[in-house]
Amino acid sequence: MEIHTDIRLGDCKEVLKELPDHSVDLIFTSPPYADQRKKTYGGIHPTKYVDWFLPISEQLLRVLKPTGSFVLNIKERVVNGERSTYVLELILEMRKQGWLWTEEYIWHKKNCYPGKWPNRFRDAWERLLHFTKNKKFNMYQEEVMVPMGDWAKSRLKNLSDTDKIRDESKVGSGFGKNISNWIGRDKAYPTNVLHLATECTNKNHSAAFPEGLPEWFIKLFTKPGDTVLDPFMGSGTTNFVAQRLSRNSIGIEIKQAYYDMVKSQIEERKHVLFEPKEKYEASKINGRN
Amino acid sequence: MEIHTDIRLGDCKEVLKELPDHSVDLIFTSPPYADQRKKTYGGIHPTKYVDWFLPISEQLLRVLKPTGSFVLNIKERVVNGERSTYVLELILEMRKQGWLWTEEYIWHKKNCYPGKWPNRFRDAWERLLHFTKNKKFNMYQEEVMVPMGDWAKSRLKNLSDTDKIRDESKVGSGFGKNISNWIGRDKAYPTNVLHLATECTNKNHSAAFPEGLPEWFIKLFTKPGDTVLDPFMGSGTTNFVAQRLSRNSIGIEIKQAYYDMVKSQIEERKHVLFEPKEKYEASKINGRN
DNA sequence: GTTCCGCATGAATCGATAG
DNA sequence: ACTATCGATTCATGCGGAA
Repeated sequence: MEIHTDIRLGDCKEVLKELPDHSVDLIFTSPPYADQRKKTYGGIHPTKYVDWFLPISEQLLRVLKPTGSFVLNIKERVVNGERSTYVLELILEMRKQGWLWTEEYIWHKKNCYPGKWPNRFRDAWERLLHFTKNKKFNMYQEEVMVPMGDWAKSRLKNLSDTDKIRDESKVGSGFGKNISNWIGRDKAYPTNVLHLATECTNKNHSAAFPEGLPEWFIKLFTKPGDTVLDPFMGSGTTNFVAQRLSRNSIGIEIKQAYYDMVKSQIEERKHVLFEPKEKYEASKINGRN
Repeated sequence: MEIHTDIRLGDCKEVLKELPDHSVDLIFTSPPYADQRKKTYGGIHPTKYVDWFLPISEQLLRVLKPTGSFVLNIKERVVNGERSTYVLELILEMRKQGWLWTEEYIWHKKNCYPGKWPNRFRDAWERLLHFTKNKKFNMYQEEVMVPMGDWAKSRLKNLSDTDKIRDESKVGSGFGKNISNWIGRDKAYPTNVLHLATECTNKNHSAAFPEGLPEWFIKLFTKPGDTVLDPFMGSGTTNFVAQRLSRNSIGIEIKQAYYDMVKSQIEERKHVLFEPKEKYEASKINGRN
């Protein structure tokens, strides 16, 4: 399968207009968070955040396929000792735009930033807002199943005892649990709480998320050959993972330096992918409990 | 120290008016979720939820001390395949009322409800919204530091390879990769993600949260002799924990049956508290990663 | 006295059927 | 068309009883 990784330079609000309607299966991105200090990367003032984002989400709504998903990694900052409300307002406004707020996944960061404050603890979680265009959309749940808990393991071990008998008796009565569904199963479906560590290796980008994060959603909402879009590419994590998982991808980045860096690395990896793939084994992610 | 547990029967919207201004140090409650428990409370329609709650939160704002905290356990439910937005709207409206949305803690439920659906996974988390009246408020962080129990100490003594490698295989173990960080430390500050199981033992109340939940916040935001309020008492978990931790408490309940049940049990426990307290050792809560 | 195993059940959600 | 009810699905936990 020929996989295309399309990296573009520019403001996504404008670059997105180049993309055709209904051409993307998954949008996974972590936009610049709101910040009072404008020095940092892409800092947008909290009070302007919603107005800044809505024209972009409007384009995203256009390019996404009807069966596609938009996963937005975001967390509101603390301003004057209080959580900002721009994320809440953004959800409400995006619904008016036509988005469905289908679910909110939680990324529980195992190793969050250290620090101590008198009025709060360390922030160990971020939101992964799942928006769709329709109530029905593509979701490949089996791709992200996780090992089952101890209870089921021990139960499956002794499946030959009472469960077997009950299975037979079930034929006539129609009562009892459908044990046959469990036979041979050692995996369970995850929950909407993801549990993985932040990336220690800084990729010269202030907001790099671990590869496990886009990997989980790419597996869940796309199949090989589909197209993934990250309008705030940054260090290109989403695109690298998409490439590794044989998904086409588009990355848009406004900073020349990041654009150049990702552009060159994408070319490198394209060659490596013709070699044995063992080294690219998926990083572990624990999406359960 | 003489501790009073004041259980009142009635609609909290009205009963709260009997309480004096600035008389409560912590409000911890879990109101009926929208349209969730018709049989028990009559159920509030999602579209009416904010209007129903605001008169109550206005009273809560009045009775809370300037240094106090209000912790609201809530989670929006799915309606027509989409998450309801009433919690978001409630936060925005409560801020207009004068509340500060200081923080949002996450309760990560270890054992969430089972089930399988084509468009979502099991919901394994709930919100614990932390509101205050001022930027400065009472917070006793040391009281909820995660201690190194004997179990953990013995475990650290012989760090096996599996412990060093262990990352996510064991559910809720509380020990991740960085187990070496624990060596030489007695305690660690938790994060804003709480990690405990729902109570399986039926307390004749359909929405009982585990004791560890109010316990954590009572320890964090009050000291012995302070006053805790639960305007939606239900089975009285908040009040029982407050009593056990030597905090005064007020519980308001609209249903006669729950009121009677809690009333009698509070009396029973009052006597028992004069006996040795070993049996009341705090249930464990894992507030760190 | 431990450990192990069986069992009920929980702030759920979807889709089909019925009124 | 819109609401109400019901069956099917699914798994971690804690208890009690057994080994």
